[in-house]
Amino acid sequence: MVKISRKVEYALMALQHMRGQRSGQMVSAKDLCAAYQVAFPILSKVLQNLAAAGVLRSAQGAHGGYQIARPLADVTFGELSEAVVGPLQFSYCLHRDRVRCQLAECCNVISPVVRLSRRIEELFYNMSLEELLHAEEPQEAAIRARHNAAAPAEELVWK
Amino acid sequence: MVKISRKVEYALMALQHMRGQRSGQMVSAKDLCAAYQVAFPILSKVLQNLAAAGVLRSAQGAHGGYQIARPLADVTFGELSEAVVGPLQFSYCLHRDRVRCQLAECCNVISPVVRLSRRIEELFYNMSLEELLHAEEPQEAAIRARHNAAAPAEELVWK
DNA sequence: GTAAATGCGACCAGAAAAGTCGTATTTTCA
DNA sequence: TGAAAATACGACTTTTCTGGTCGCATTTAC
Repeated sequence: MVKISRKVEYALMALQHMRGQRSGQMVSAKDLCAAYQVAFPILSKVLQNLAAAGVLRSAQGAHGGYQIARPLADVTFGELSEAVVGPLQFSYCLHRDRVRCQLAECCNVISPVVRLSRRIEELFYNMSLEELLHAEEPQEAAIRARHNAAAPAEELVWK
Repeated sequence: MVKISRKVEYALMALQHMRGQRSGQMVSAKDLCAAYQVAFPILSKVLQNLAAAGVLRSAQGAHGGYQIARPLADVTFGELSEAVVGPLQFSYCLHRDRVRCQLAECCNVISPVVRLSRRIEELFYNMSLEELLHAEEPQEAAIRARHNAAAPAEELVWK
């Protein structure tokens, strides 16, 4: 199953939030946690990863925090994903360091797997965060409304 | 990290193999296991999944086995993936049954996540298996040769 | 009726992801 | 200069998921 890591969702959430700030405004991890109900240490780590990748700029100390470092139109989803969950690694037999895979002599799928990986890579590295986070369209607003109103808090199930 | 499931690789391997058979020829799971060094029960399950999805046709009993049921040009990678590892489910907050996600009231990323999911879905459901498995191009042949000759069996590391 | 094949469900183990904890460092400001 | 507020970072634990195993039932050819 191909699943978007929860960390990636957190990263998108944080960036979506900061996109709405007036420029120059720092946002602290603590504020984000309070706003979005995410545990501090995990969000913190995600933000640090984004800062290390140059997507965010960070400032330590009182009144510190994070802000967007470059235009989101110049940052691809691939970069974000790489920053937050490590290098894309689609297949067991495409490791960077080329450890030989189990199937070595009999493998007949390396080419298709490479082809597939390229396609996904292309998609990820051609999709800018701006494109992904831009103002939502009407039918998306409806989806979000439905999502946000889904159930009373007592029934909250996270599975 | 986005990773292609090993089961999907096995499925591609099996289909690549059957593609080379003369039409009407049945291939047994046992034969495939012998040819590609995959454990019988797991490959067996993958083949059953493909049969259930109508990608393969199966025949029980002696001289039974599997064969390709429809032209691979008509089968998408999305279908294969769905058959073998279950429905695409990119995000925690997009469950089919709409269990409310943790972030309900404060979620600000459902739209971007939906957008992203759509993009991946599109890619998967627009890529036919024929396209993926067709005869390899020269530079791919080189990659495969390198792959297959990578290391002596003693050093085999699978990690 | 036996051997060779698929069909199917329950179970186990190991790896990866998610989350937690603790501490160091930096910076502002009173 | 000290306290408070923030990031930085690494080690650890827990949970979830995937891959893999086992066992047995069913079907079919000969």
